[in-house]
Amino acid sequence: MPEEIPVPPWRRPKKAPPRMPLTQDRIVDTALGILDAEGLDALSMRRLAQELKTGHASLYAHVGNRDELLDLVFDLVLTEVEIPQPEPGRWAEQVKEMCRSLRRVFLAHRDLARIAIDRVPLGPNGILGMERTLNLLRSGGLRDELAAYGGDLLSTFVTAEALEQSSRHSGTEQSEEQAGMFADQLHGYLKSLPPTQFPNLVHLAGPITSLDSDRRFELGLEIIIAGLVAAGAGDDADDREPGIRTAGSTLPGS
Amino acid sequence: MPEEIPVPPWRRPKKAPPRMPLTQDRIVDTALGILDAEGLDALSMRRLAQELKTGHASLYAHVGNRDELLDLVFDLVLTEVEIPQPEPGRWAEQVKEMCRSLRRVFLAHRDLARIAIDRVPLGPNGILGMERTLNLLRSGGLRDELAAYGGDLLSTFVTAEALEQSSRHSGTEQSEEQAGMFADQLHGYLKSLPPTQFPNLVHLAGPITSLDSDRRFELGLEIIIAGLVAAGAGDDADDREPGIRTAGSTLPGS
DNA sequence: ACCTGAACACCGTTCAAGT
DNA sequence: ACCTGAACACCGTTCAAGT
Repeated sequence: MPEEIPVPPWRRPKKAPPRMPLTQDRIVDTALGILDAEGLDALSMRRLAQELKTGHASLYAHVGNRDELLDLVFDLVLTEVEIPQPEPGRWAEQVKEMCRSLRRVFLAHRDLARIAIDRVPLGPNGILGMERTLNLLRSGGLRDELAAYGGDLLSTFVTAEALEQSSRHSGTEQSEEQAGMFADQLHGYLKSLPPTQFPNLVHLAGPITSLDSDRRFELGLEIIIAGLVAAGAGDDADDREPGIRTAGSTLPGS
Repeated sequence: MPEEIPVPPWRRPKKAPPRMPLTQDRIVDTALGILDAEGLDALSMRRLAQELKTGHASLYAHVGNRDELLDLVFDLVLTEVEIPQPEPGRWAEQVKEMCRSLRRVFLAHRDLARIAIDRVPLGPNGILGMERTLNLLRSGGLRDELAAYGGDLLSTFVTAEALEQSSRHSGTEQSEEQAGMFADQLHGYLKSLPPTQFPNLVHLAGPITSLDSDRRFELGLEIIIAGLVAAGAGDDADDREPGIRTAGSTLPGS
């Protein structure tokens, strides 16, 4: 090998240059990839750096720390949530659609619920999601306090339900089968309890163990929405502050 | 020091013998102590062993692994939850009392909500709590499926709310002050958003940030209980299956 | 039977030094 | 300015060896 011969321009690689520069976007994208494929525990700074073919210390030039990285991953994934524009007469159904969309996103990304559960979504996409959620909730006539809290309550519910569902088939693969086996075992255990000491558990062994994730989710959604309506539609109905529901209308000041 | 002189019997320490034998109870008690004083992140097997003046490998003779230890700590603390015996005509109030008691337990033990959030309480005290919860819920006339799921929904709600409250003043001390400062900052931020793009966030900046933890909790409780009543008291009222609500009564078979 | 020391295979974060 | 290697101060779990 006598000398370095320069590579002619048409041979230079267009995509995948020798080393793509490290950016925050590239880090966050790769982190999400590891999360989906291997879960939260596998998403270490070192593993991530290895995937990016760099040293693990280099990451700290772009992300602060691991917790901040998870903030960014969470906010990125929030782009996938669909929040409907309010349509008259479909309030309850649209709230459900929104929650189902959020749930689908959780189930599509392994361990995302674990990331979301103790995080307030204050990134750009989180804020946008909050705005749209409030818009939808208020279109049903919820008074201010209930609209403000209702969004929190609903997203907490969806997150917790997704967390519980994904933690049932923890670690290993085989989602449905494992959940079923666990339910069967639990059913047998509850039925075997002394009925004088645990009459309710013995009696309800069936209902307790037969509720699958979808049914639990829809039931909880029904309950919370009914509760919101019962608590919030009573004292003011539809037309207390006309014209503040859609973007661009005039607002009363602070 | 020429020779070992034996200690006379009346001088031998009655309590705190040279080395109390390592037992599961002692391990779990000590773990709870570390949790309360220093939080979940400080509760490592090594730190725990140090507190017990033993090698960290010794713990594995009594607890399996760290996750199982946390199961045991969680179940231990569940003894502190008070679940009322049903009294006629006080159903909704008693459900609230139960949830408030659970909340107090979470707030009394640092990071307990983080332990509880992804755990099903299947230890002895967890099972007992489930039985009593179902007994109370059914006394209000909830149909089987709703009683079975209602307990889950309520405890998930209490846990998630406690988690959010404790994560607001994360790490460092100063609970109330930090929460207030954070709320003020958030209020300013929301107010500063472009009102044409974020009309609802700007309008609701007040309600969103002024809800303190107690108010949030009571509001959520109200909503869920109202939802349970709306969804479950409709199709069967008080007397469908007489006498199965209290321990000892006859039960229909499986 | 119970406990121990040592080892294995990891972590997140910092920082002086290089290019 | 950006990246790196090396170091610091930790982890949970296993296991052969001791008493």
